[in-house]
Amino acid sequence: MSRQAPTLEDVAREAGVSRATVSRVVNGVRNVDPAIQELVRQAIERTGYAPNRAARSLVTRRAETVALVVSGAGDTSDEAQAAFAARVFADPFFGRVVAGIVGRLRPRSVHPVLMFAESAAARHEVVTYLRQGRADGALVVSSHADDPLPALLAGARLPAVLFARPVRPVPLSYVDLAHRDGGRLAAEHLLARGCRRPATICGPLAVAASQERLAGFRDALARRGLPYVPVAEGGFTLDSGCAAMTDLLAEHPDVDGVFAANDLMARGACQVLWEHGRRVPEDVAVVGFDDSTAAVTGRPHLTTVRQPVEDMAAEMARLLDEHIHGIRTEPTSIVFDPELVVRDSS
Amino acid sequence: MSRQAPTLEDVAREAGVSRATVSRVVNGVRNVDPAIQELVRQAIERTGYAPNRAARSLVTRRAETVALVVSGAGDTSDEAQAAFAARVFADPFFGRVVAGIVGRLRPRSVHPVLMFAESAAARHEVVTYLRQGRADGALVVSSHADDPLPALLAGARLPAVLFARPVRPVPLSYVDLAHRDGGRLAAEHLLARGCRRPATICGPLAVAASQERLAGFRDALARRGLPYVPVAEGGFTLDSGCAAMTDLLAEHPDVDGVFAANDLMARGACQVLWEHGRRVPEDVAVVGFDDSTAAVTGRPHLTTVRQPVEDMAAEMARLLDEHIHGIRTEPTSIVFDPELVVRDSS
DNA sequence: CGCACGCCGGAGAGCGCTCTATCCGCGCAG
DNA sequence: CTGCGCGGATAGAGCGCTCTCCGGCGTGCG
Repeated sequence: MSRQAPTLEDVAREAGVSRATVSRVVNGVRNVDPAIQELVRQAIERTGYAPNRAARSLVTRRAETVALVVSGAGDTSDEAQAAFAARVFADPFFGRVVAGIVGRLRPRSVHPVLMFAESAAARHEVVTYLRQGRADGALVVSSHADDPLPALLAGARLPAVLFARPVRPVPLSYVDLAHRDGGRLAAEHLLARGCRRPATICGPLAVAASQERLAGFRDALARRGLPYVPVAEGGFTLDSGCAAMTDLLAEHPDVDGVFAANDLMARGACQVLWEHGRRVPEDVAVVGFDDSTAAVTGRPHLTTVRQPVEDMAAEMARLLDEHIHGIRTEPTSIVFDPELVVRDSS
Repeated sequence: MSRQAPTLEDVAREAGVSRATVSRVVNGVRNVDPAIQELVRQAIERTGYAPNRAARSLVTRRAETVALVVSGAGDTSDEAQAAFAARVFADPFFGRVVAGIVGRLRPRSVHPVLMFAESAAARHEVVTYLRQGRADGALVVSSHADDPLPALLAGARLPAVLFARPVRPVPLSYVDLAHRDGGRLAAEHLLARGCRRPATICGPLAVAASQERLAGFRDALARRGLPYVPVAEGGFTLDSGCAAMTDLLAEHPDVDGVFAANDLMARGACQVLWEHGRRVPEDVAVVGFDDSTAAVTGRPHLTTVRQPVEDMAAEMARLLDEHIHGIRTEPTSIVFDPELVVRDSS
């Protein structure tokens, strides 16, 4: 920029008042004579004043920014990190998280700083970033169960909220879904539709959510006299869903219902089923999970167990806000209920 | 946090030197006696010092942060904004942009602030954000041709780099792809494979890139004696690709080659083709565009015109860096060349 | 009529850092 | 022995803002 940006001082001089008064009207604090308010407002307009945030942050000790951290486990190389970023966004799930967070943050004019933490160095950088006061807290979405970041954050007493309960207990708030109930919902729906030989494509068993969904599905089936359920493990991707369905079909050609642990895999299953001449839902009913965009992209539209990701993400933002402002001091957990959405695939 | 964070002063006292000396070793500047350097380093270690960024920014007049802005045109309502965010991330394209940017930014320890700007208010907020010094510049990805943000940014003389050339000239640097060459590549490949009745599913004609790809495709065909090419317009989504292919097939059942303006639509085309009993690539050859994850997710793997999005995004970051630091003052354009990637769909 | 109190604006002290100007001590030339 | 240059550390002046005091004035009540 060519000329210096105008400061409070400049505006004050222009309006013929003191710096403090201008600051007061800018921040809408205390009673300032309406006439003077107007005077100041005009001076701001004329000078084109924009308050310097660094200066404000310095005294308020607040960045008015939060970090949105996508973290993994292990210690990925630098090259693999770009791939990690691409992979994360390939899943429609993450877009919904962002949408939910942004939806809550934007009315407050705060914008998230995007950080990826899948190496020890990157995790350390997240902690440093927060300790430097560049962000007031962190919203953490882990892609792996044994992510070390939450413990790091808690250890440094930095405000943070997690998506999903961490495997080892950490004194941090989190939001989660009653995954087990979701699995149950899918099972009951399949049963109600008359399925007698249901199978399931579960998610990676290293992920707690996958285990829970599977357990809920099995439990409900067992309670209704179906002790054995064919299971194929997928990786939450379309291709893994295809592969799992192919295996399932090879071993159990008479399957008449499939519960996939996410919509992407359900899509894969539909494709494979179709290629093998099975009609969905007439011959085989398919139920997905998440109710992501994948559920209504392509045919048939999927019956699925809805996970209110946007609401959950918004709730994370709300919780973090409370922690940052000291309104809430104790870690809290908020568990959302899944909901069955019936469409064309079952 | 319970106790105050340690400051430079604290470290200086601990090390028995002055504040300035500590600052020098922290910033690795000028000659400091190695013995004292070590002393200071230990003091930093002991106190657990992390420099306050607000204070530093205040004097350096630099945030060491850039804004990553996804902008649209028009004036979307607040509710629609969350949907906008979700939609943006639904396209694998954007994940690659983020990956490319993060890949370049992270080695410098800078992390992007994510902003969406699809309403006048949101656009204004982006400008304010930068004017407040919260970010040093903006990386802008527009989803619409007539996005007003670039002009706003240029008008405020804020450093910014665009993805794709803006329709109306704006004195800002940008990176782009030779879309026309991409269309030509697809045409020549289809011709070389022996296609005699090629058709195309173009992108939204409101987007300059769509027009260019289409023009390149047509030109190449015309030059080889094929003046007429059936065209169906899609919206860069899977479903729109399905619809377009359905139309194309209805009017031109003898089509033997399809060029879709992105991979998602190519996928949709493959699906529809398959459902109509046409084999890909035996009966109909399909060529996509982008070489996104969609190209290798699902069968068949798509032949596609590669757009090096990650490299382009990294280049944006590099250009912005140069503008911010005054190394580069004049707007520059960098145009990348597309590349044909032959896989199974043709 | 005097006093206390409430309301509103101003003065000024920092917030934690960088960076310039300065100072100190030492070695060496005059 | 003095003066000078220079490497190396320090002192201190801000950067632009917030916020606590404080003072002045108007008002209501005793």
